[in-house]
Amino acid sequence: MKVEFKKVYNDPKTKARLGKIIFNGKEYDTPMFMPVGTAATVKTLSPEEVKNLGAGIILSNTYHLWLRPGEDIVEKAGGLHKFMNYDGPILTDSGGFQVFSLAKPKDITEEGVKFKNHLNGDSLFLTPEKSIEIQRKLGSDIVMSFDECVGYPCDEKYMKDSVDRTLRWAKRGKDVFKGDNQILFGIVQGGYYEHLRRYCAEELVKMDFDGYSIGGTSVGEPKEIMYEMVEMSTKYLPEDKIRYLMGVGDPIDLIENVKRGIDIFDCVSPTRLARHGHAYTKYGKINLKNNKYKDDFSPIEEGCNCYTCKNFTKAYVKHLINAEESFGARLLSIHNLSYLMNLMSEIRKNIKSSTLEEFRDEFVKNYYKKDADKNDE
RNA sequence: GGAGGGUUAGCGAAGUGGUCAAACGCGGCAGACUGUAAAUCUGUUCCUUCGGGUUCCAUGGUUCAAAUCCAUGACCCUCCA
Repeated sequence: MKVEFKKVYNDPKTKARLGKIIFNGKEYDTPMFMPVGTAATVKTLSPEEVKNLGAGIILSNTYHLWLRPGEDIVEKAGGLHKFMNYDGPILTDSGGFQVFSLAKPKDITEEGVKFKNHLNGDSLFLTPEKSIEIQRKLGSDIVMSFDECVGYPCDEKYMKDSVDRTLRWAKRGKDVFKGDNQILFGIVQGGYYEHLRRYCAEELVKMDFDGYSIGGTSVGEPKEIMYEMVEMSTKYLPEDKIRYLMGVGDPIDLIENVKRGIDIFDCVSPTRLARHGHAYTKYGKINLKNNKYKDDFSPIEEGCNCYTCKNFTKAYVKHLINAEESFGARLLSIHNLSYLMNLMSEIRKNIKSSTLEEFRDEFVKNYYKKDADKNDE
């Protein structure tokens, strides 16, 4: 079975949309946040936990699984779904982000990208065709084109060349993509150049992908600029296809970009921040490592229905994090993912009731509220 | 009783005349993290009114200058009786 997308509603006041992703006889609502499980696991959590938190699609990574255990092993296991025992939809990133995070400019050529295996130093070469082939063997449901994710800022000349390369790579990938049980997304790049974003989007649309991602955001640019980059991209994308904003998951960014017409998001933040002792709350992010929580026996978030908040106190979670007990990272991962899942659910409700702007204002007001003011509630 | 070795910041441990308020590690306190080389990385960690002040077991001494050299004492460790 293939992933299908149905757009079901347009917010008359903003560009926000409601939709459904249908997979394996189940429907998942969009806008949606996708937890990241780079190495075929959402770090510290079992697939059951991830599902119970309300997750639909989860992410995995071509580059990481290519290196270890190797796509052939995953294929032999019967594909990622069986290998990791997750029956919801799985999206694989192409390795394009690793071009940004691991490769040096000189390693990028027309043919592909040279990587140094971060595990053992081996020289590796990834091409658009190879990326698609690996993703086929992994058996993910949504496949990403191999692109070049470019940092910010970037000069126009480099960006233009890079967009052209990303487009040629997209075409090469599409040419070898079989699509029997998978769908393929193109990725809009172009940095902070409207004409390049437009050009990239329009060229990809001509190639007719199953969905479109927006890449090259959350690479160090100010938030306002990210929002503009998203606007520069969504404008030129078809209404009836999924729009995926890659790597964005800060709570406020989720709201802002849903308003700009994004359907799905992914981000490592909830799980990485969790491992580093941070928790999302209505009043912003808190750092459980802070000494002030050592004897705070209240839950991370009053009224939160997650397993962590229903059963444990800040002081306990703080102790686990300080003692480097892995259960602490698990408890915070549960809370943070639950928080984002709830946020997406609230966002969907507010799209339905045409109150997304008001919801955003109220959310932002609370999120940036200073400690001192919280007691006045 | 004899012979050696030792005592440095919260802890461990470098330093053996000036460049030492004293490397480094741990612990502590903060910060960062956005398609995960990330249970990682960064800053800070004697006091201070930021001018400076007071430190390297204690006391006394040598020296322009001492954590560093000398004397005495205290405590710890090893070996020999």
